[in-house]
Amino acid sequence: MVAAERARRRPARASVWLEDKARRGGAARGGQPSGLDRDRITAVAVALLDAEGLPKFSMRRLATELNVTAMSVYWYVDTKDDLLELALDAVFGEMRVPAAIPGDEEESTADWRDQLRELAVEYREVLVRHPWVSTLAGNFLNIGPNYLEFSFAVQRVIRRTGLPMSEQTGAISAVFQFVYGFGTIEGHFVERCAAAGVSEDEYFSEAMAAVTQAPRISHVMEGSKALMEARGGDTVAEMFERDFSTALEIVIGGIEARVTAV
Amino acid sequence: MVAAERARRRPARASVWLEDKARRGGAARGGQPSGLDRDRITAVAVALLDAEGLPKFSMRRLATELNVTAMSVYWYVDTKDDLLELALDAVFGEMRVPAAIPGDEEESTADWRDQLRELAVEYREVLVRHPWVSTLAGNFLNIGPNYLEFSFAVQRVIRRTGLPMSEQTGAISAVFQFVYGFGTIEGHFVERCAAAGVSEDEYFSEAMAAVTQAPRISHVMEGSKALMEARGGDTVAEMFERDFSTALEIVIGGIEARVTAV
DNA sequence: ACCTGAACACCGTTCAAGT
DNA sequence: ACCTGAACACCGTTCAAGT
Repeated sequence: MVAAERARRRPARASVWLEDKARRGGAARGGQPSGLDRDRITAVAVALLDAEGLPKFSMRRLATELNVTAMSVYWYVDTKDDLLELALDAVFGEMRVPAAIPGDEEESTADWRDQLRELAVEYREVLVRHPWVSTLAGNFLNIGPNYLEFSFAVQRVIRRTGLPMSEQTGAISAVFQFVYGFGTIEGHFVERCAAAGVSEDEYFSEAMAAVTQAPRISHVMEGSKALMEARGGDTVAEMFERDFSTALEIVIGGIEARVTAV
Repeated sequence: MVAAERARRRPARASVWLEDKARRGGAARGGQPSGLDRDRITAVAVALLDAEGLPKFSMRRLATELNVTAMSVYWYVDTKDDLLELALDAVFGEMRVPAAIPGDEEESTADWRDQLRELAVEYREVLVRHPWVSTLAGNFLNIGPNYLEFSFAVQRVIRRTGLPMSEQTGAISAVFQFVYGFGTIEGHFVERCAAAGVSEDEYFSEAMAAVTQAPRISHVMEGSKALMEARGGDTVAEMFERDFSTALEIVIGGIEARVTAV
């Protein structure tokens, strides 16, 4: 019965990166009448996602941007999801990660703490620059080349913390799931401000006013007033900065404490 | 120009919880011919989201489930997004959180570490039980009554860590953004297994095989083989459990270290 | 007060046909 | 090899109309 159900649906590859035909290579452009290739399609998709957001992104909208009929894109890409996966990995390529140095497990003399901070900042920045990334990263398998490169860089750094191997995957979660969650919130906040056409600080105070006045919410906001104020920072940007860095230092400190305790 | 652009779009409330008409109260059913009310609509929406997932959820699909025409639902709810926000907060209501004890800031004698663990586990379980929650929680404002109750419980616990107030919001991020990210991954994994109709362990080994054989990926997987094996646990469920608890203990340890350092 | 039907402006994707 | 047009089976939402 299960087999029958699986047979009924289409192949359902779990990711573009698994057994994908990859039609055109991608380097040379202009061979085709329309100058289309995977790289250009992906680049325009990224631009469109940045400009208009994931909910408004459609194959038809993309096609008009490419001066092409909606169905031309399907020559290069099997489904919309495949294309989104390509766009996702493309922006992961923006992250600058330290390359592996073969034979040098110590990876120069850099402190693992500093390297972890740098990787966390790179990841956060991608999530904030491209708010649609968090939704996609949460829904796809994330096995594109650029994300894998990042994730192996993370593994190399964690290896040098001194944590026992059995705890290394947990430590990776503690750092990067936090960054993922934080970047998700921050990215969507920035996106909403841009969509509303107001500054972050304006949007924040308007939102606070709305929440405080809402009948079902106001009575319960009293308790967190003191917390909001103590959070520090004059601007929303400073608030984000402060929260991000204290959280990151808490996690790094937690790893250190665990290492020295052993 | 910005003002004009804002005027052109519809009011665009940022959340159902802000100035929503809330048409029918919700308690008494049967007054209406079809027995419809917000609570029933929300409950059926949750059931449908659980059963078929967010991408397949539509107002028309929901309406047929309610034995009603597609447009009837719009009497009770302004937009699909509003309904999704209601469904989101409804399942946040599944979390059991310690109630505030007025006047008792110490909140009995319970250890803040234990209380933090409990809250983290509750949140994680919601994310895994309802994989659609993470997408929605990432995209909405999360100011429904149930989520607020949870988030105030979190604030009360963090207050008792001994951290300076300026660092408390950061600590909250460290714990719950991690849980959010972790629950997102875990929830989607569980969902994919169910959709494919195989056990978690079967799905995992199939996925590992696929990834290891993929031409563009295999060469780079060598490095993480040792890590995967050292991670421990015979089953996927044990792996998740192990990673979650070591990560959580790292963060809790990080908070402790920061408190005693002050 | 509550519900329906028809309609509008969209979707992703298939398929046969063009060059 | 690459691109198009028409078509299918859907969407969310508006609006005028019913009871």
